[in-house]
Amino acid sequence: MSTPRVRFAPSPTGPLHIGGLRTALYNYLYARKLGGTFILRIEDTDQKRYVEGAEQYIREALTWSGMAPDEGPEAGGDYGPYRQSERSELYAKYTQQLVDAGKAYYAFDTPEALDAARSAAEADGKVFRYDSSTRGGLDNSLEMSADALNARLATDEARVVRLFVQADEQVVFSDVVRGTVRMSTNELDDKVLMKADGLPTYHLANVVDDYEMKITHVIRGEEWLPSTAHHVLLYDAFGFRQNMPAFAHLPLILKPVGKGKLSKRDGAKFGMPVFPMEWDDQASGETFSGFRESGFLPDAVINFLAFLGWNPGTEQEMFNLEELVVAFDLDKIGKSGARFDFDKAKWFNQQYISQLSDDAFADMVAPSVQEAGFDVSREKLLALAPLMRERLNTANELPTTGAYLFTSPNAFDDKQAEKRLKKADLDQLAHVGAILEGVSSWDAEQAGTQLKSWANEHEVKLGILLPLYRIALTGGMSGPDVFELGEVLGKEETIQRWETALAHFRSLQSNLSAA
RNA sequence: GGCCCCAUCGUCUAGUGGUUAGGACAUCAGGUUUUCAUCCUGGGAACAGGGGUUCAAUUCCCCUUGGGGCUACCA
Repeated sequence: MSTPRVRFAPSPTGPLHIGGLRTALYNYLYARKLGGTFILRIEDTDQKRYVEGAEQYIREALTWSGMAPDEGPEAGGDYGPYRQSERSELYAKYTQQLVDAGKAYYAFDTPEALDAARSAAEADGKVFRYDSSTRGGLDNSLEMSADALNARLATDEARVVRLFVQADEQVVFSDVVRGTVRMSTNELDDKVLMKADGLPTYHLANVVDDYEMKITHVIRGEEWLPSTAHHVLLYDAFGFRQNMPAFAHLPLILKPVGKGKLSKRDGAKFGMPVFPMEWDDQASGETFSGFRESGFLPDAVINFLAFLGWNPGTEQEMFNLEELVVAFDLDKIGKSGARFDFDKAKWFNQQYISQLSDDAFADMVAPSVQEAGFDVSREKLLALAPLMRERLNTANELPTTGAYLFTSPNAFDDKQAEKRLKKADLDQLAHVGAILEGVSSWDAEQAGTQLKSWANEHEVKLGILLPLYRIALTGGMSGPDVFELGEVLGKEETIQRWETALAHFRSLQSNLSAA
């Protein structure tokens, strides 16, 4: 068997969403695993829905995730062009072939006429379908003389080409993840193959291109399962059945809570990104957040996505792209829809951030720190890496929950402070500044041992001193080890923060005793 | 409505005709020799319901229920 050729075939109607990225991923993994070819094909046959910049976005998203295609509009290849809008003659040729063979026909019904037919059927409690039961009464070439047809085709009257679906037949195909799927042709309509604008519909273009590009495996979302029957019929009509690719329909990604599949507005609704990268929607003026801008590492997003609908069958969960390639297997893909769990995505990200080198950590964190308005040196970011790398879910948290790393706290957690101040002797704690001042070589080790031994000598409870010291440095109760933090902050800054806090503590304590 | 697909902890899932039904996220409780978002240990938590088949069903079959998708001159 030859090596697989798989394609990711998005439509440039907007940003690639996370479900699409997962489809791309599974295609990519399958190709890589078997030494095959990963192809990007742009399905831009709908002029009305075409969105400027979407194709660019798709390519950038693939690059960001580490899945650059082997063939595609930009990568080139022997089976191009890779944009369907540039392959029109091909579709026209194949359509003609079908018409000549009597497997497709012209239809002149106007959209209004079809709408009317739909309303009429609805009023009757039925659903209109353009098929063997209705096509006889509609305006198509089926029972038209050659002369009459040619006369109409010679005008500029709008027409489409429809697939002629034979009644009372069974379409049977096998799907790698679902097994055998059967459908009666009585359920299938005479799908439009060629639209009035001269461009093909998805169904035609998809089948023609998969054949022409020698695609061996179609790995796509489950929303395509029902129309696969039409595609099989098309392969038959063309006589391509022996070359028909294998199908693998992926389970859909569902909303975190509630009903339905994940949609682009769920991002704002649930406070999480649904797109790999940020996207400004020109039409609506909305901005959709992206994983990249939210401080996620591509490896983490990929790892998370890989596990939404697939798992290796072992207990290992951490897989980078290369490891996924080795472990991936089409028949370990699940059948049921998977809810998008943002907590798990954050956990993966935290795991990956904790593995970053100091340099990579600084790189990752720099943009959000700068955006937050902090002017921080590279040296400081590098110094922060060992302290913070295991404590972040996303890079963006650093300047927000860790603002104290860059600037003195502008408020203190008074509640936590008061708990300690009830039993604190501030006159005694006033010596802390001098102790810190006396630390000759300023590092976590020295500052820590000297402060602790001073406390022990003077019977100052560490359970009181340390929390207050922490509050002085960070404003609250969380953060890295206080002495490590002090080291990064520097001696001067640390002492200054302590003195500022001490003054605040004094007023807190006097209020406390007054009350 | 019709058709297709699906159904194990709250979530992602492993798994088998006979198992203490396993792991991860989340959650809760402890611990890391008195600071900490990390880390460690532990707890609670699931086979949708009803019929079959079988010595035995979470596992195989059917039905019900529930969920998802499709039903456009969109993909």
